[in-house]
Amino acid sequence: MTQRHTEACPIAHSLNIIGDRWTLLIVREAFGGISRFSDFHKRTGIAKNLLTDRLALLVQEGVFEKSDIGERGVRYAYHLTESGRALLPVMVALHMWGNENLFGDGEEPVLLVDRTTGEPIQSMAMLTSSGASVLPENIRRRPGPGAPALKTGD
Amino acid sequence: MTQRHTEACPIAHSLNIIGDRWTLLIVREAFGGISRFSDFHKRTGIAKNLLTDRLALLVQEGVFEKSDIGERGVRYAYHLTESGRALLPVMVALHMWGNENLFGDGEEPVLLVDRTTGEPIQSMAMLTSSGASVLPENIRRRPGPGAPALKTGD
DNA sequence: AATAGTGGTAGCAATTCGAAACTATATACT
DNA sequence: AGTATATAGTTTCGAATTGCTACCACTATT
Repeated sequence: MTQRHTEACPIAHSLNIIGDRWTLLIVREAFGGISRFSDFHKRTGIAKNLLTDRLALLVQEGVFEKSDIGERGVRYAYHLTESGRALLPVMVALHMWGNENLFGDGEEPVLLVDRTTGEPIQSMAMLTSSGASVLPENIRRRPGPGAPALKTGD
Repeated sequence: MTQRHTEACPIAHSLNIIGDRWTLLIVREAFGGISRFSDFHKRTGIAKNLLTDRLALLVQEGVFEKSDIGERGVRYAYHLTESGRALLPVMVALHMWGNENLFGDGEEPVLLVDRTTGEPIQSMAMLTSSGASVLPENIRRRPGPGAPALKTGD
């Protein structure tokens, strides 16, 4: 895995980790309870050498943790870390986008529902710390505390 | 662009379109108001042949629309469609994940804020049609109306 | 001892990427 | 008219990545 994007942008950095054709499918399976190498392999169809590479990167980046479960020979389990579980909104957003924009109403192969009520998830909202919901058109990017200093000729 | 994932899963299908190292950077720029080929090229650093391919796919998939702006020679503008703008939650989720999990508190290079109040976006919530917020642990995947029929030996 | 399952490596062909050079069209400048 | 500049690509080609298939080491089962 060669690092690609070096800009100071969280999206670019995120893409260095999950920006490929397979990684989010692995994560999807992990959210579904899959934790074993061979199960990821079977359920996603990813080649084993790629799965090896991807899992190693994801472990290195703290998305998964690999544990040796001392069962019958060499056996490991890959579980999402806190950081990995924090990818849930990304997965949900992607899922909903796919349903709405690639399949369309009545054609969704998989729905997301509230386990407790059975109601389908319908939208995502962006909230400030005060709990206020922010409209898409009011979202703005702003330099953060870790923004690279502007070249000033210091 | 060869189609890769064929499973009946909205995430897999989404990844066929935006699951690569560059596409979401192009989309990011588009949200920032960029619409020209050369500007996407300059701002993201993507190779021109790849940019050509990606934009063509994105136009084909209805994420962008290409319009001929009759200005000084060959000039086109690529604008997000409704479907493209619907990627905003994906972008926001990815942005926030990167900030929290790859940079950390106080190191964020770019923050998302509410333009009207200046307050930072802090979280995303998943809502049902009734407006109820669903906790991450209560989200469940369920076969939808477009789910492929189970093999029944019909 | 032979067979099967897990978690990988190794080798290799095919595909894709990345950088640079080149093309085509139109405008602006001298 | 000739030259320079800008946009929006296309082409070329070497390098890197991907996708198979085969193989390996370890353990348990038959």
